Amino acid sequence: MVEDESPLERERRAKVVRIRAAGGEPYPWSFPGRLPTSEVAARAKALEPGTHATGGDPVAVAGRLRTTRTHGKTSFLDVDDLAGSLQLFVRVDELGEERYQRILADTDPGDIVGARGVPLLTRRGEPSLLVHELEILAKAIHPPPEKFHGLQDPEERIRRRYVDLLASPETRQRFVARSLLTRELRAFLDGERFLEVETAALVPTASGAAAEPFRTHSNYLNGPLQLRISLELPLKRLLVGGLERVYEIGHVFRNEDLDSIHSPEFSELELYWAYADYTDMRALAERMYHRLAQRIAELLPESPAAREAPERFRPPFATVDYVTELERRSGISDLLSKSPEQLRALARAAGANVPDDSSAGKFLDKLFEHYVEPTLERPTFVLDYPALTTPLAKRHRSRPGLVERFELFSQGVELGNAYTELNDPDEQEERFRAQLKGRGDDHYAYDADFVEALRFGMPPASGFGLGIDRLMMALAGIPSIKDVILFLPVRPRPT
RNA sequence: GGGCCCGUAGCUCAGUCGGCAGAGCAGGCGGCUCUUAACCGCAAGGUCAGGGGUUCGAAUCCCCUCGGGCCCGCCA
Repeated sequence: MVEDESPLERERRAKVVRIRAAGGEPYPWSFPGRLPTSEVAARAKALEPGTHATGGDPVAVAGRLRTTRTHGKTSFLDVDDLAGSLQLFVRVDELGEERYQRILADTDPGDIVGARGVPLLTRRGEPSLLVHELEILAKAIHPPPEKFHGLQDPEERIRRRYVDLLASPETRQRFVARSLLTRELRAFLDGERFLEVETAALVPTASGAAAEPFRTHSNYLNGPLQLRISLELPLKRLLVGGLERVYEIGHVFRNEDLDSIHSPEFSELELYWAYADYTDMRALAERMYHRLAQRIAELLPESPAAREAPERFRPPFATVDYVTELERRSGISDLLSKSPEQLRALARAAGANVPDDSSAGKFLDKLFEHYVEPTLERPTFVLDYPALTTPLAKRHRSRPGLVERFELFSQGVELGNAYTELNDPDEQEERFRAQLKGRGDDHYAYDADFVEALRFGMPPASGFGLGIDRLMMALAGIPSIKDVILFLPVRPRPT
């Protein structure tokens, strides 16, 4: 392994040896009492330029050394932590010749260091720490990416996200923002008296959506299991059980390709609300998106898209009717009276590559994707889908052939999906059976135990599902899902 | 799965018509007590993704393989 190292890495290993030989420890156990760099910078800014704090206790910062500027007997070292960055002012006058030279000789960009000293504002007005002591907290053997351009190679940014993170404050802030956005989402739902639950990711048969599952094997069961493709059916069982308002945030898995808006493993939120319908849910969704938009604007003030999010997601959102809008955009009339063969021909004419044995619902979806979705630029609710497309939603109370469903689109991308939930067990059983007859690749797996659960009585309810990754993309204006997921599936690196 | 493009030093990138493998950053040595992409000087650093072919000669042209990006197709 040592043979594979670059000259730079050999040089750094030599420093490790040298530090130990001098009685030092390049990987110490702790560094107590540090403050965020932002805190020390704030104290420094309160000083007159060219002065440092006098009296009072010394302060400490710790973080990754980014760069060193040496001017003979004075040096400037920039240290990054999660809060920001601070310049360390290192001077032979404070440290003595021997310690000063040793610090410069032993440290490299990329090292984790800790420094103690007093706040100082330079003559040029740069907040700094006048260093009394500096120690290496973790010696880096690999050099960090180039200090100005950072890590540019898109492959390396995904394979070694930690390097992307350590080299790029923007990447760090993006993922911090995502985490805090999810926290805000939980706070909102908790405030609405929803109960967070966790259901099984390993299931006998993945259902609740039309997608190819990952398949695995259980030694305990001595039989096959699948990874869930949706959270829907377990959560509705909890409504049967009386939990009334539940939500889950978790990963679902779909054995499909990765592209700029799809990942095989992604984060989903689903919530289920007893005694409410999809109109109630639409109002809740609007309030939720608006609150999250306000939060992202606070979290990413440098991002123009994030700053505009509160205005963009200000209720009420635009609405269009599914069938009306599809007929208007496509020029096709009487869509709901078309035969599956006619719909297939229309879908093919619109450029969709669909197998012959797909369901009529699939053909309709393809038409909608082609004619309507690209036009949905502003956040827009699409209302009342054909029943053919949606086997788990309740039939519309007044519009035959339709179900009570909405989806939210923004910039042509689907952000969320909600129904008034189907709770008639006999109708659910019939819809599952109709799915199986389609025999295409787009059916929902029959879940007999779920039908059994409905026979115990599920209260009228509405459910809503959305992808957390796409939520983050839409609010923060990030075009690729690869930039909002920390660790993506990657092929093994060739040896 | 199909098409197009990319892979050169640890990192960011040049490399023309096929003719000695280049720069900046980082690292080494020397200089510099308020710099901030610090600066100045010297020396060092390469499996040009991997394999094969054409050629007097290949980073450069051709073929194959691996990895990646974008677009299209598919799940959201």
